[in-house]
Amino acid sequence: MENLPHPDTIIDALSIDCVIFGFKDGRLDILLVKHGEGISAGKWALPGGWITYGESVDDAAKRLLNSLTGIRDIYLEQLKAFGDPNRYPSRRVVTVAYYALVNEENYALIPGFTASDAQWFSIHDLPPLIYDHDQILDYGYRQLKHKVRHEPIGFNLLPAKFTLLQLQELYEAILETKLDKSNFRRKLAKMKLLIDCKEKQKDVSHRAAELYKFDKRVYVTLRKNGMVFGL
Amino acid sequence: MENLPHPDTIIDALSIDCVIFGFKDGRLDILLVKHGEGISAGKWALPGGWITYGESVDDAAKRLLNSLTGIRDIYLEQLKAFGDPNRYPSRRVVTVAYYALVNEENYALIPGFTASDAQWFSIHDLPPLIYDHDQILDYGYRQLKHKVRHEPIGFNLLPAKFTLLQLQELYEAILETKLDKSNFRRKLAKMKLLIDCKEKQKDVSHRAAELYKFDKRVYVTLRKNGMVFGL
DNA sequence: GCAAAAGTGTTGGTTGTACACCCATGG
DNA sequence: CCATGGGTGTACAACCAACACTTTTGC
Repeated sequence: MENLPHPDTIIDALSIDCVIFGFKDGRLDILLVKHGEGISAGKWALPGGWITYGESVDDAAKRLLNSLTGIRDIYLEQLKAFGDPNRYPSRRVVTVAYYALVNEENYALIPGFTASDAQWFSIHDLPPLIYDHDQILDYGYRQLKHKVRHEPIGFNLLPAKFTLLQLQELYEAILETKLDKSNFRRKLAKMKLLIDCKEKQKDVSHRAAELYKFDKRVYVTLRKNGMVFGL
Repeated sequence: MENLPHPDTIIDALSIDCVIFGFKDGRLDILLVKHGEGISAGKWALPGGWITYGESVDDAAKRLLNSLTGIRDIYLEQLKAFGDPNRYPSRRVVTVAYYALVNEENYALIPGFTASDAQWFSIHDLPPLIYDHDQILDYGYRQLKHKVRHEPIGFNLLPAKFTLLQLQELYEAILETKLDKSNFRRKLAKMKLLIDCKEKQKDVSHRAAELYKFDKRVYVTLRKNGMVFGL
């Protein structure tokens, strides 16, 4: 047997970066952290960091996101590895990017570990980012737009009970387009993805909308088998 | 400036593996190499190897595929990074997997570098593979099935001029299903992807079929914007 | 003429799209 | 009574799946 590195030691050529999308008040947001130390102290970046020898890459992504921002127990999906030899300034580092969708209201942001701050930013109004993080973010956003048309989303972005307009606004925010109300509803009705809660909105200054929730079984099936959400 | 590793030195925690799909006589194949040295000598594996400090991960994939099998100048797409801490036996190695589709007839396989052999295998009749290569291959095959329904394929898998039946058989081989001839043709006609070569098949013991080629512009557009190929 | 593949049509049901319309509620 | 969003209906075009049919060629 070789002399293995200690499980807590980091792999120096590999890192993680997370593109976390949030949704609130019809706006699509991105979660960024401000580096509190290291070569990028004071600058905004995607939450990320180093992988240790003892953990899987997927686990490292969850650990880092949690320790930097407080967000936990979410479904992180791998995006892509970015492997340009000059992407990191001082040495060779390949980064594995992840992405996820979360409902901002479900998490209090708690900056920690090497992050001095953690904030949501509108995707249309971002500060300058370190290294190639703008490219990673861009790639993630394109991926999200694509994903939205082939898999159901919203489970993690919306409150447990939501109105059809909220769901429509989510799609409109992601796809940067307007959708037809009636056709949007028909499409959803057809895939039987939603369950009517038999409960209405409260405290709104217009007719109260019916509340819906996702049918978890249908959701999982559609996610696995794929679907087509025309425009 | 730090003391950087020599550009030709390998990154020891990172590797590449390639899932190369080939098509011939209506059969979907996978390209494998037999390791000629190292801890897996004599065993079959996906073509892959180590990344150096001086090259991008994408470039490493191309270089390794070429030096192991002779295949060059193909479009390799990143599949995913596999990062389980125990996937590699003797130490911690994360691998970045790539995949590509090629026409077997366009390449003579030339085993080289650390490979003592390189062969096409039917995807339904594979030898045992090292490490987690069967999982990587599986993931790649699922990805291919998905891709086929949302992007045009065939450019690299078929001869420059081909018949509609050949194209249909390619789809049938990948999707493991039978398709309706007339409906298949109508679908293709609608997307204006094919150009009629005004030229017929020769030396066949049945009515000669018209030959077609891809319209490169439409092909690229469809690949970029996506499409839907219903069943 | 038969086998094998090429290639064309037909038909009915399903979707998608655009748009118009009525309903409920708070201010 | 009107602004705001909730919610429904219709009508035309496009599309899809299944299946039957005709054509061409070599043996």
